[in-house]
Amino acid sequence: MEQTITILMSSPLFAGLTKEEIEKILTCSATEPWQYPPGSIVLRAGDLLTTIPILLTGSLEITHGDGSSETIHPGQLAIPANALLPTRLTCTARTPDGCSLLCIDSSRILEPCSSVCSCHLRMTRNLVREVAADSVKNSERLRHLSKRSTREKLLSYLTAEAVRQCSDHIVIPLDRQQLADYLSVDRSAMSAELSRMKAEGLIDYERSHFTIYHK
Amino acid sequence: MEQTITILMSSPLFAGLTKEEIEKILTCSATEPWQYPPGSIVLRAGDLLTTIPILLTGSLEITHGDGSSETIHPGQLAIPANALLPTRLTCTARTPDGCSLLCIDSSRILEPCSSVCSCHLRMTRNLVREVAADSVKNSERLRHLSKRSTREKLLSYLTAEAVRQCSDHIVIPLDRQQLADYLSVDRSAMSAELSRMKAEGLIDYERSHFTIYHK
DNA sequence: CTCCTTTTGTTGTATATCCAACGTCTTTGT
DNA sequence: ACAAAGACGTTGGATATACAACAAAAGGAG
Repeated sequence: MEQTITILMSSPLFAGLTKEEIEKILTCSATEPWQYPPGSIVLRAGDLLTTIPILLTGSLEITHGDGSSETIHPGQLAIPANALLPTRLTCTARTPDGCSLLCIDSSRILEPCSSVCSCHLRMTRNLVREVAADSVKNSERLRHLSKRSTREKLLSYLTAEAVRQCSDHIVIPLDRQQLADYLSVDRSAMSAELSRMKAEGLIDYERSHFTIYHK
Repeated sequence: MEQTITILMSSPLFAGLTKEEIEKILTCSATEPWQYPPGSIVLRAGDLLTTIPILLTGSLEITHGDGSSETIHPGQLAIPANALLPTRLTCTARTPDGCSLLCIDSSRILEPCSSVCSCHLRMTRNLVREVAADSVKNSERLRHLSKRSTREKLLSYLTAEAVRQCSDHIVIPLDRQQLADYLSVDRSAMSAELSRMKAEGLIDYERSHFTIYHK
């Protein structure tokens, strides 16, 4: 229990809450952590979630129908947005090396009245904020990826970053490979495109420092 | 007021609420609708939202930094996810022909205690559900778009649809042009790719009916 | 039925992207 | 200072995609 709380304190879901408050929430609406042996399936596509699963120890591998997968680390929610929705899962979660999972009753999250205490509400706010932030990030990347050409994707990203940083001279937080992955293009092709854009006077750059010359 | 409520009843944000309950919410946490003349800027990039803006009449054009834009219709939230986050807007909203906007104090949405009545909570749940559903849809499309080739995008979409419909024979709700737009590829190129996939025995289809032959 | 519109499939060409391989320049560690 | 590793840029060839233009099929209105 003590250990569980220590892990949860570093989770964004419980940001701003004291140990005592977390403990109160746990006794109020969570079950004991569940242990899963190595290689076991934790969540199955088609399942209907009634709890919010939080990874305490070990790791989780989320696999989607198309074969793509991502790894979840301790403190993270297994499925952020699905936790707030009564929809069926479209992905499967497997733990390669075993894990323990804390499940918080999701009916307690947005339900009214009696069980609502102030620390409970703060967790709810954290969760909602998490999901909303995720949504904003996703829709931004979506706008970049929906561009057809590498050049358009780059300009879309760079101008978004310029808006965020309130300047036409920006410093990007990604190296070339990360940027290429983020925009879903080939690194070398992207590098080449950047050169062309620089040659044409559209932009200038040096490592992670970029300047955008609008039109 | 009466008119406002009629419009709101068709909004997903107020689903499941009676006229009386909506009225209660409005008097409790909304200001009078604001009118905007044709051509005026309603929201500006860099603004910090403190209210949830709902479009009552007219139309809103949301323009992003990259030049892309979308149109909002009456009853819809202007900026779903941003309403739940204290982040600065990265888009601008302009009304081409004028509009009226209802602004609900967002501090009332997730704040604790006194002002929380049961109908209030239902609106909050609706909003959160809206944002979460949006997030799920976005991250699904993102998985498709992050595939490099048209073929992979198609397979990613079709298998996701197969999981959703629990069958390898599926009916898709999009025509070819809509599907191409959704996957951000050229329609004719996509059509050609579909033919090749059919010729290679990967899939079969007839109009909107598809069958997937795994591997 | 015919005409018209819309949707879907096909083809050819110019162009863009991927991919692999290599060279240069930083950075890091010893 | 040196070697090793990593990041970045460049090039060329195979392939895929966009784009435009057209053909075929389906659906609707008269």
